[in-house]
Amino acid sequence: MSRPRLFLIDSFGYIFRAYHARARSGAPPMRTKAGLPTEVVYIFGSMVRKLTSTNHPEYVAAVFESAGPTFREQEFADYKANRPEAPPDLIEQIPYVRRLLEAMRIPVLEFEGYEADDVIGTIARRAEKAGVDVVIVSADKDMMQLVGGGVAMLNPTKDDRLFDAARVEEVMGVPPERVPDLLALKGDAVDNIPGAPGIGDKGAQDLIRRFGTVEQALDHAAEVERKMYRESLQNNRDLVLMSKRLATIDTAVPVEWSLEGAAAQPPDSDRLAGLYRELEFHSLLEGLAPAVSEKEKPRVEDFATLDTADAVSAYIAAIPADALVAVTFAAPPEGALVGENAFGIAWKPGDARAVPFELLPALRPLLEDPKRRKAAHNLKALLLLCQREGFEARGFTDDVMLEGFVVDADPGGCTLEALVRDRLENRPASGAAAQAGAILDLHAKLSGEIDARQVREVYARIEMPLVPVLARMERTGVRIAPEQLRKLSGEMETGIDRLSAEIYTLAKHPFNINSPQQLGKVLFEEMGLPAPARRGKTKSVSTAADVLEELAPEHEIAGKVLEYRQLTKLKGTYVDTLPQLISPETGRLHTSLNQTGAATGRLSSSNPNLQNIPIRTELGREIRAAFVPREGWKLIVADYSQIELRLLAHMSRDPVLVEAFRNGEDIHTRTAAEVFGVAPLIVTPELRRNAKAVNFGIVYGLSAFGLSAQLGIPRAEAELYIQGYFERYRGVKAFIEATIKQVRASGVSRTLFGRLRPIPDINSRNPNARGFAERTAVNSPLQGTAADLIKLAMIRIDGALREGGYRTAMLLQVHDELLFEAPPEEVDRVAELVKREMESVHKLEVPLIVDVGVGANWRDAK
DNA sequence: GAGCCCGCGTAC
DNA sequence: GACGTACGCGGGCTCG
Repeated sequence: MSRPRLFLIDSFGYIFRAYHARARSGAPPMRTKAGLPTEVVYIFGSMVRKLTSTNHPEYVAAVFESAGPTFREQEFADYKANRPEAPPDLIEQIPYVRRLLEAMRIPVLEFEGYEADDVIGTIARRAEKAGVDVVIVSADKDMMQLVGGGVAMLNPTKDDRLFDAARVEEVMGVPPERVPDLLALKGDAVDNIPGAPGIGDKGAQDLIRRFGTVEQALDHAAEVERKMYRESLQNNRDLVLMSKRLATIDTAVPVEWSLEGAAAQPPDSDRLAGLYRELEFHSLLEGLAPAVSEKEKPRVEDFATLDTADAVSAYIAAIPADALVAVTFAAPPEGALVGENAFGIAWKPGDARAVPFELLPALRPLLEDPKRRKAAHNLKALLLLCQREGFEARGFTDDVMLEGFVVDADPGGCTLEALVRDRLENRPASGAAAQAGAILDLHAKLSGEIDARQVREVYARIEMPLVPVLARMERTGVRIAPEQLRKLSGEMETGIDRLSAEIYTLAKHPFNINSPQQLGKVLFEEMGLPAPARRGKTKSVSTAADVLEELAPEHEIAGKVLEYRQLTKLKGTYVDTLPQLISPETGRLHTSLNQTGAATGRLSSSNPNLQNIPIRTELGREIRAAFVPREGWKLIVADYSQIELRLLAHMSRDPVLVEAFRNGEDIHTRTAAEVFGVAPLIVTPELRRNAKAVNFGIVYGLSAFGLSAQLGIPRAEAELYIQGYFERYRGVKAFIEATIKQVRASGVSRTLFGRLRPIPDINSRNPNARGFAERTAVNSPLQGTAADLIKLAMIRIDGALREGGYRTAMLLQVHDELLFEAPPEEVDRVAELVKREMESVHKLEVPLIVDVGVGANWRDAK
């Protein structure tokens, strides 16, 4: 028989979190008509209600913090000194939280002079002894020290998995009983536990795992290799010991408490209803039995839940065959717990239904039917969900997220929330059914906007057909060789340790090299090196790479910091991170390819970002070499050569540029020859490099300042280069001027396929803003057309591969490059197919050239 | 603890 | 401020 369970709720933790969640969200605070703030009561109440209704504990209590001084404050005057008074609109709500708990018949535990942590710790231990299993409901990691035996922890706002000792160790890196030791070293900013300066998360974990306790670590400090850690331990003995006392939860405070008082009871419905009415929680009022009058819930039948498979089937059967059906899969509304996910469907205004996730099989006939027109918001996510559930969704003709994106190219403006806010007067759309209704209404509006703004081609020919292609790429993922990266990681660690030691010696003391602030102080104040004029937004002195490069001849520390930066950057961002992101299901890395991530129409990649895998340095290429095909297969890389400059040639019709590309010349050499007035054969690498920077600059919206910074040359010299360029490339100059003029008149830029990007600042009186807008106006059509072209090519290649029954998979897109994985017998045919499709994707004034490479890894394929 | 900004550094 | 487009890291600050 399982033991009865006591749930102990760390109430203030959740009260503060609820307050901040709302305060930070920027949403208007939830208030009654009379102005009483209520969101904390609502969110906390929802959490507790869900907690008790899903877990049905035999015992439950809500622990509150007491007001008076506690032993920690006597021990350490600064303890929690960094917590100012709670804001008034939070304090105002606390009595209502108490009344809510009373109405729910959940006892409140509060003892003068004792903190909630210690009360929870004490009661947990007593209850455990009395034969009760304890679940501490808290988001505070300090509490993890209490886990073990009959005590577990749960944070229902995150997930509904219990923390047992094993999961604590997984999350914290040490077993529960070592959590105070861990905190004593790494410190805790919230509770102002000082910790050991210079020792962070990782260091604390390593030291505790090695020595067991802080006391042991202090006694054996001399054995610690890392100088920073060793000295910190040796110099801060008392501080660390006090930190441990502060971090240790007292499990034996003298409070009076009895288990019987916490026995779970049904709520007092009358009092609850009264309170809900007072706080104007109408939706919660509906959930109370007996049901309230119809008048108080005017639209409830419009957004009902279909809660049986038969009801779902019947509802679908009644939808006219030619109707457009909005479908959504909605996460729970804010403040609710996980596990409430549901589908929403809607086909006529004001009428929508929620379908619990478990009833997906009943929805499947609708989702799979290619003849039933459907719309979604973020279709790719829905396709992936259906794929995971084992079927392919068909018949989705519209995605309001993409509709929103092609209408104003604003990455932040096409979330469902933003679309509803901007186009549906911010009408509530929090539940699944309401979301489906919103999608339907949004589509009606956005479809008109698409025609009015003449972006139908981009939407229908490019963005919509790309969705299933991206879904397949994401699901396929890419293979990496984690053991190669782990080996690399070890070597880099050694290098980092060596470099930090050398840097500390040169600086004469340890400091955090990763902190530009501390580094600036060491270099420019303590060591007296010449400080750069450049300052950032915080007015601190820049320690950026170009500054350090200039400093390198001056002092060897600069070079070492640069090397340290390279190692820590690559290690932290790629070498150590990527292996952790390998999916346990597929053994591969699955990025998200975001279609609305970049205002120009480029894709973006996240979680992880696979569009910025290193290539420029030797070490970076080692990382690229860890991207490999499946066993026995090959990687194929196909990249457009100079696509943006070719587009510049096409759009400007500049005769020199067009001729160079038609003749297949090296474009940077030709530019050098033109600008510096020499024959191409005598262009030096140096001149070619400068010309390359000019060419890049043209595409980015050149300025003398930018070019001088890029090349490290005086502004006047950069000015001469630019002048020289525009004298030889008159067509480019005219194109730039005409483009800016046109954007000034229309307020938008356009790509070759009509993709639009509003550039409102083009007529700004602020010269900075206007300059920025002008550069954007020149760059966007080039970058955006390149994005259009490669997207079209992806759609065609995907179609050709599927039609031809190939096993080859498209894996990644990196702006001008596509990566494929092919079985050996397909490699040659696919390489040819891909090159042909990419080069012929659209006819231009100059040829499009694609370089194709094949290899056993991403580095060698390029 | 979590969110945000910043400085910085990868990519194209 | 300072040539375009992204994403993500660690530091540092912020909230209560």
